[in-house]
Amino acid sequence: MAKKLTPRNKDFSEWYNQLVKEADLAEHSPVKGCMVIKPYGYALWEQMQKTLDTMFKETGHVNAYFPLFIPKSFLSKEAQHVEGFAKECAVVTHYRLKNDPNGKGVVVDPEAKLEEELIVRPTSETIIWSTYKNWVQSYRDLPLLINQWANVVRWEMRTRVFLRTAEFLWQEGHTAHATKEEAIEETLKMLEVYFTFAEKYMALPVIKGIKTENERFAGAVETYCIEALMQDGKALQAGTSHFLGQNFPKAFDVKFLTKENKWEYAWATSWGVSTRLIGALIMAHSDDEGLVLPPQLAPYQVVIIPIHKTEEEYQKVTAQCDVIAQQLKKANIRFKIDARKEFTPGWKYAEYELKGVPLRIAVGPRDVDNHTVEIARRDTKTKQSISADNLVQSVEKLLSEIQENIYQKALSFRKSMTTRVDTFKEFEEVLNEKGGFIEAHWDGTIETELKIKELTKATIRCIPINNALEEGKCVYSGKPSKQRVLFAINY
RNA sequence: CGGGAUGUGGCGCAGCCCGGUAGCGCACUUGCUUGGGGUGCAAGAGGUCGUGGGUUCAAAUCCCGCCAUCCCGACCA
Repeated sequence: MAKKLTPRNKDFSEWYNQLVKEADLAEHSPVKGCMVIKPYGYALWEQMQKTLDTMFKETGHVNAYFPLFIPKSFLSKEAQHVEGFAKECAVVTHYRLKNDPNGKGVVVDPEAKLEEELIVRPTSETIIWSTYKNWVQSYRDLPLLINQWANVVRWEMRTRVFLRTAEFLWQEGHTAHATKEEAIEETLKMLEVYFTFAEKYMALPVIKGIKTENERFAGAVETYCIEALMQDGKALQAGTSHFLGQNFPKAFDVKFLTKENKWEYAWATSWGVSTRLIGALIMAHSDDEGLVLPPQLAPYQVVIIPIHKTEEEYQKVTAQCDVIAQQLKKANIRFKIDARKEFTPGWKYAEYELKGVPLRIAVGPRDVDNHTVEIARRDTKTKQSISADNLVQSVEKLLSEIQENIYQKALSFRKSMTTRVDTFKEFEEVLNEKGGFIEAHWDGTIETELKIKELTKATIRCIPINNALEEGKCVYSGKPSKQRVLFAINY
């Protein structure tokens, strides 16, 4: 154990930053707030993409691609939308450079000024709805169920790798429907997709809920979300699904003729998750030894390490590794053999623990003789010697146990970090001493929400759906309330 | 944009207080050794000390400006 991460309980931010770097996920770029996603980090994103993309297609969506640049005027067509995003837009004003007349590098050519400035998309509602205008004329053209995988830019004041970067990768779904009911159904359907993805694949327990007016997406009628809890007791918004009503269709004049031959505006939704999910994954499961990845998303589910001294042993052991590899390949298990002679087994163990590979199989001369392998779990850090017979079944069983174990661990953590409070004094105490989610009554006004935020920095993460109704009094104002909402300090 | 900190080989840092021309660990190259929990030894390569100015015989070190990054706030996914 040479390389030690700063322990989580000492400095969680420091631990997170070191882990991202040491596990080879990403590094800072020369441009402030931007990151280089390294191959291992990108492989993780690809696993997420692959899974989500399949889920989107199974729910009837198709992929398309819309441009990076948006004419400035588009952004201002929806009033709330522009207000929400105007402060963080990168703007393209020129299209050409030239040699500096003073001989120092290149300068922007003042003669190459754009007639209309272009915004680098912070999100694509405007460019997409301006396009949908041409695609929608009749009820027969609906619904439009389109997703795009893209990068977006939001010029944030303060950035943090994966959690909030100036440029990030995401998917954004943008759908158009003939009726309000159908659009709301779509919004909820995609919320459910995100919920399933978080719980089943990321092993991340999340709360489904509705955002308050204050936290709602700029331009949405209703914002649904999934909220997760990180190991430091802070909440993280993991995905959002918006019912946009007719705001964008009206702003971009997207109308269609109904069966009854009447003009009507389309109904809209949008929904997205981003590379922020990688941050969520890290902060939910990993430990002081390094990453802990859920088997469902790990780039490698298994790493095989041959152990040998002599050349003869090397041949014998790697031959056995190849046999195992064939079996794993046949069973569609993602694996890697690390037969590099330059590194010792101990070094490799530490390396793959840091990288969060769920299972490690070591094969040495003794194993070949005994027809066994040594198999070690990343989540519990336990190892055992098992028979080389039925190895695939053992691996599959262990992988699903790990998936379930880290989910349960995160779930019981969330339970232990969710507190019901009924007085504001308790509210402040819990927040200061424990953190986590706080279930409390709220009078439903934006004034109270803002006041609580000002006093405690906690915000309403969501109004949980499927939440039992319960008469009570607002924790701050004492006014009547019908249900508890979820407060937390968030990322 | 406010508060704090930091900029020194690829990475992490020491040196700065008390000026004398740069060192350590990791990584890298070569050879041997070792190999079931980050082997050990030896040799080697690699640095405009963020940047611009000032003080001085002499600046990584002292003074002033600028820039960048990170952390903590305000803003946000």
